[in-house]
Amino acid sequence: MSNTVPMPPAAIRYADSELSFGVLRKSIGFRLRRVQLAVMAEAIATLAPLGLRPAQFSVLVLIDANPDLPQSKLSAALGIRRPNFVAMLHELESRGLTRRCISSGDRRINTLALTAEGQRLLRRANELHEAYESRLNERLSARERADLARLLAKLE
Amino acid sequence: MSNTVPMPPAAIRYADSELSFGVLRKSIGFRLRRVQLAVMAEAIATLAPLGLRPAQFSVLVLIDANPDLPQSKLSAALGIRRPNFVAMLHELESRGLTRRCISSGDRRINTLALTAEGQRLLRRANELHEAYESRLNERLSARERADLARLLAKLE
DNA sequence: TATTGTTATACTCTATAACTATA
DNA sequence: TATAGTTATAGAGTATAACAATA
Repeated sequence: MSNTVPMPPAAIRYADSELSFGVLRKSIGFRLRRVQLAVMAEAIATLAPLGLRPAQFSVLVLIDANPDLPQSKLSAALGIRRPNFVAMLHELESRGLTRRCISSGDRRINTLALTAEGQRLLRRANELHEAYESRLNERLSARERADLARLLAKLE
Repeated sequence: MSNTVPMPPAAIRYADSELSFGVLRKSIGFRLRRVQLAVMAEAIATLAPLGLRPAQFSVLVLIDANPDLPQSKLSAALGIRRPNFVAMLHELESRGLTRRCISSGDRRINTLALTAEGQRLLRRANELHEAYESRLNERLSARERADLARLLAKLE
């Protein structure tokens, strides 16, 4: 009879390994989120020694790659709302990494640039970021890297 | 001479399309984040008609898939800190979707279950989620879907 | 009238310390 | 003493409305 074989206590039945994720197991959205969180945690740890968060790093990269970039173009490109971007820029500026200049053509526009110190910090951050990407890429072959980039582009 | 060909004003030079993402263009971490945000936005919109956010949906799925699951096992499985999970559960419970029962074996443990109404809502949510996943999968072939799942698993 | 940058503000998510009740 | 659930709280991140300066 079944009552001669008692269920083990819940705490033992549900060791982490034997838990079911149901329909989430095959969900692209769910898997994508889990991977992104794991990868992001590595990015945060990678840049932390420089006192940079990933979002700040991306701002420095885009300022460096696009001379005299208007502030609103940058925030739009990174999907940051204008009001939220003001505080971000203020922090970078107060650390002496970036500069805002009123555009000579249109006095409503702030164009952005890196200071010499901002350029130095970005060089160091680029080295850390390169090593971080290499660590991610080590888990994939060259072919897999290209495949992943292509597949991600199809979903975006 | 170069000064006979003046630069166009910044606002025109930096139309969104011609902006450079520098080293971020090939960054797996950066691309993964962008795609995840886009896909997550669709998930939020998909479940919104039921008043469910993706995180709440995942909680309902795991409670349904794991009978008498202890509360802390569930929060750990989803990467939600125990203190933050309390408020989440409280909201689901106040909406009559979930139930907490003190475990008979260990009175410190809350085991979780769906109410009849929680089961009904989950059925509807599963339909919406299925359609959402189908929309994502439409952008990929069967082969590409399998490849993506495999590549994401390698990065996690 | 429209746009850029800004302020103020609020809501969600996430993180930690410390309490309680049980074991 | 250790663990599960809880409370309180603080910090990011993100969202909108409204204002000043400029076009």
